Amino acid sequence: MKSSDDAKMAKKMHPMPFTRIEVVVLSIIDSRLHVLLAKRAEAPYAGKWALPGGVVRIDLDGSLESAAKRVVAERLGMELPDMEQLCAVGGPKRDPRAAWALSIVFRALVRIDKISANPGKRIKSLTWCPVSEAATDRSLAFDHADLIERAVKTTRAQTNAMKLPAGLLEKQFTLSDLQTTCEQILELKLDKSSFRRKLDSRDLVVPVAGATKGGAFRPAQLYRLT
Amino acid sequence: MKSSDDAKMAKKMHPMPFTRIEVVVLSIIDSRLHVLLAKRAEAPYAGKWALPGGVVRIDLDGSLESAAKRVVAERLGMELPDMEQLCAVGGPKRDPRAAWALSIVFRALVRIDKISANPGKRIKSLTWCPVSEAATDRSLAFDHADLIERAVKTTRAQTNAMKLPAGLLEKQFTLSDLQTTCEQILELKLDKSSFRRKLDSRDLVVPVAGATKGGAFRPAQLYRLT
DNA sequence: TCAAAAGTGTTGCTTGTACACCCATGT
DNA sequence: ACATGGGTGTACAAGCAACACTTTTGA
Repeated sequence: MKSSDDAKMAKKMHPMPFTRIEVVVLSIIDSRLHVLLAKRAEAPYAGKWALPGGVVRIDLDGSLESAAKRVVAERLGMELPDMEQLCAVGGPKRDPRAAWALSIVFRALVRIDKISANPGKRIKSLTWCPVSEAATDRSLAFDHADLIERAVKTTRAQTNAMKLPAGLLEKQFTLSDLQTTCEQILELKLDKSSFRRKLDSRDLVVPVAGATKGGAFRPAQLYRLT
Repeated sequence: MKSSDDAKMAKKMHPMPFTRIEVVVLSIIDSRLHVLLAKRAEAPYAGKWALPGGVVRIDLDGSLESAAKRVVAERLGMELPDMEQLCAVGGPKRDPRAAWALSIVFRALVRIDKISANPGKRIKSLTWCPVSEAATDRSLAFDHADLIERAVKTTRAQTNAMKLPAGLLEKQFTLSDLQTTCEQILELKLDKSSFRRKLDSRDLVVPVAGATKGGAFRPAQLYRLT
């Protein structure tokens, strides 16, 4: 028994955690940050709101990132680019289905007009909920309110550090669009002049040659991410 | 079959990833950042250097953090406080023992004179390796060189952001000690005056009343973390 | 009195904030 | 012309880096 198969034996003898992906999809609706919630079709927490998520499938997934992509496709019937891994949480009490549940949490930022989410497997319906409510809503399934809170906190920190929210922007955008988006994430007003100087001192955006956009006022220069 | 047991069935039918904890223990030796490596006693990679790690045990562990604590105790025969979760990586090719391996990576900072690591289960011997070598050493087992590189990068970013490396400090320390430690993590010289102004503008340390420490020169005020 | 390290001060530059002001456009 | 949002400039404050300087100790 003191063989090089110890590890393999250990693996076979020790049951592994019930391992899932959960996805925090954030978007801006009516000037406020919202999170996408799915109404669960099945127990546990049937009828309750939860983050869209699913089991890691070792027969299908090549990595955690591709597992997240597959889960989004199955649950929401769409693709989400730029998903970012936030953290992993695990413990014996997280999910009544399993003795021990592990979740790898991803976050995506996406424009509401670019998304075409439809309730997929095991999901009765979808809704967008303001993050301020979701993060404190004790009626959410599992520990998902905590996960949402962490995701929002991380997103705000990144925006403060001038990591631009690519998923919330059009391919081309005006600097005012960009600033407004950041302000809505942070829920605070930014100074136009400061914001722009930061942008170009760090070479975060480049003007798109000759392109502008009209209204009932002066047209704005369009930019894209570098 | 369209019952509330679908999820449970899915769980039973889908094998779960081989789920492990890996620990990047960093310390400063001879003024340079080193990482603790363990020589593997068994296949795969028998005789190769790897990060200390172990399987998540759902019968023993109450959380990922306590799993990390247990793994350190088993492999190194000691306790490590302040372990921080860095990331999770997973995929089918990471570990020949399993069809799909998932690792949750933790990092610890520890004073070399406070540590009493002894080779534990499945470990032949331990060594400290300069991080600059370890991060690029293609002979390390699994993808551990990558994990080390990520851990070091994160640690440097945190130090730059003035997150003090608690584990690398005595309970009481001089400001010069603290500065030297940060310099050794970052591998660059810092300005004394700037460093100190940052410390007290952010209230990161407090002087320990009346305590000082002698040498062949002027004694220094002792401080502790807030 | 000298070396060594502690600790403080000065100067100039960079960055951030607040706010004012001009510019281009459609109505 | 004027309202509207785009875009730029200025003035002040805060922060940081480099460097010089003073202080306190044991030898």
